[in-house]
Amino acid sequence: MYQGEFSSMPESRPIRDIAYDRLKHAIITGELPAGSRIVETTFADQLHISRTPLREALRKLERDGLVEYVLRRGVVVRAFTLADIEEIFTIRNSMMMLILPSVVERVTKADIAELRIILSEIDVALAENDFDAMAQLNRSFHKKIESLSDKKRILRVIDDQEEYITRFSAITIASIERRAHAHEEHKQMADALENRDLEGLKQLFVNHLEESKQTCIAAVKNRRF
Amino acid sequence: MYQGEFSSMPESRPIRDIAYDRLKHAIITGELPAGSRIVETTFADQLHISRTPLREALRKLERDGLVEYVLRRGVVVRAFTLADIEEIFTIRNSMMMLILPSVVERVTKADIAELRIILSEIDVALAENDFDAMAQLNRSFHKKIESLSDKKRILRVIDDQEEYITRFSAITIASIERRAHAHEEHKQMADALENRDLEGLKQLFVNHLEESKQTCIAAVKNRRF
DNA sequence: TTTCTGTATATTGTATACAGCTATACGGAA
DNA sequence: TTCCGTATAGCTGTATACAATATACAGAAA
Repeated sequence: MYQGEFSSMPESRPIRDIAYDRLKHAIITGELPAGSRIVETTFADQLHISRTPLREALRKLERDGLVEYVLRRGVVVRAFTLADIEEIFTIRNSMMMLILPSVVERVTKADIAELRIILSEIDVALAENDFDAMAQLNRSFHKKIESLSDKKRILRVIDDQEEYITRFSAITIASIERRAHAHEEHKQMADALENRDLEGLKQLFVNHLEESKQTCIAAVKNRRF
Repeated sequence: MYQGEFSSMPESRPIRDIAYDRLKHAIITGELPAGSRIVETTFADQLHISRTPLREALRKLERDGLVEYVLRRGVVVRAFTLADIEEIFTIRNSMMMLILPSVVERVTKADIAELRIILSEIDVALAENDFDAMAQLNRSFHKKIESLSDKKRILRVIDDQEEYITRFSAITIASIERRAHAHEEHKQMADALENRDLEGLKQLFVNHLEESKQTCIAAVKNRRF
């Protein structure tokens, strides 16, 4: 069997999962914009795989809510509205409030050190105006904090929702004031975490997510994506 | 193509979705208990379909978190722990608090009437000790209230989580005190909704879900499922 | 011109074929 | 008997073939 550019390792993941990741990434980054039709044969050829694993990947994306299936017409990338963004941030905020107690309880000195390293890397990215790096580092920062919780199901909910807004992270960062301010907030979060200051951390997250949301909404309204 | 007992209608849903619903139902009801291995050929034969649509159904269940995939070994029905139940109820409670304002705002007299009809049907089921009917009616009652909200994504989160605990609903109801008390709480909910008493409704839900959770946990601890 | 309709084409839905991996059973040696 | 290696059966992963349906388009009729 020809696996194209994939997997020299024999125990690699199934092709369907590779296809799934690729498509998901393409959707999240906006490479496949909302409304794009995903024609099976076209994409299968493009990825040098057969339709079978591609279709299985599509079924997963369907359950993720990233694509929409129409009977006998295949799948198209789903659009989403301002109301969606509102809800996504509402859910995320609510879930963060639920996991923060466990985060504060479980955080270690090593974790704080890791966070500070990420922060210093963001300093560099900021100085170099490297938006992509910044977006990724910001995401790492949040992921790291979230990972300190042991509430797996809640984390999954956060993750599921986050997928939808990741495509805006670059835009959110494009605003000069926003990116400097966000960085400041991140530093305060690290401090609050170090002091195990639950209430302070909660407040920081509420503000942080609210500002993120507003920037997102502004971006979507201006259709800058 | 032979579609077995399915679909006399030509424009019916794809077989994969029918298979998906069947498997999901089997998992939720406990017909397929946690740990069951789902062998593709066996189940495909059983449903009189080929492996292709069955596999697509399995991919959906995989994303739902209802089954677990092991490389080259197929899927098994996932077990879940007390910690899962804790989180599921925590998430559900949190999400309910988020949608209740919109529910109170949007409820109509017709909706209240519908709820009262369901309540009267529960009265009957209670008198007849019909647990299955009670479980289904309780679910309808909650679904009806939830459906009054326009927060689609939040509803989706509730729905996703609920799938996991539906299998316990029959057990939760088996307790005499619990089922009478739950019914009483449902009536109070209808009243609070009619009066658009948001705070009262919130409190009722917090209590209701907490008691449900405790009953669930007790059931799981005793392995009565 | 517009609308209808038939046919060709594109695309999805499903089944089957086949390759490769895994686990198990079996037989022989220590 | 126990351990180990090999054969074998069972199952998954992927590709391909075939069937059914939707869409596009051309040509005829109004």
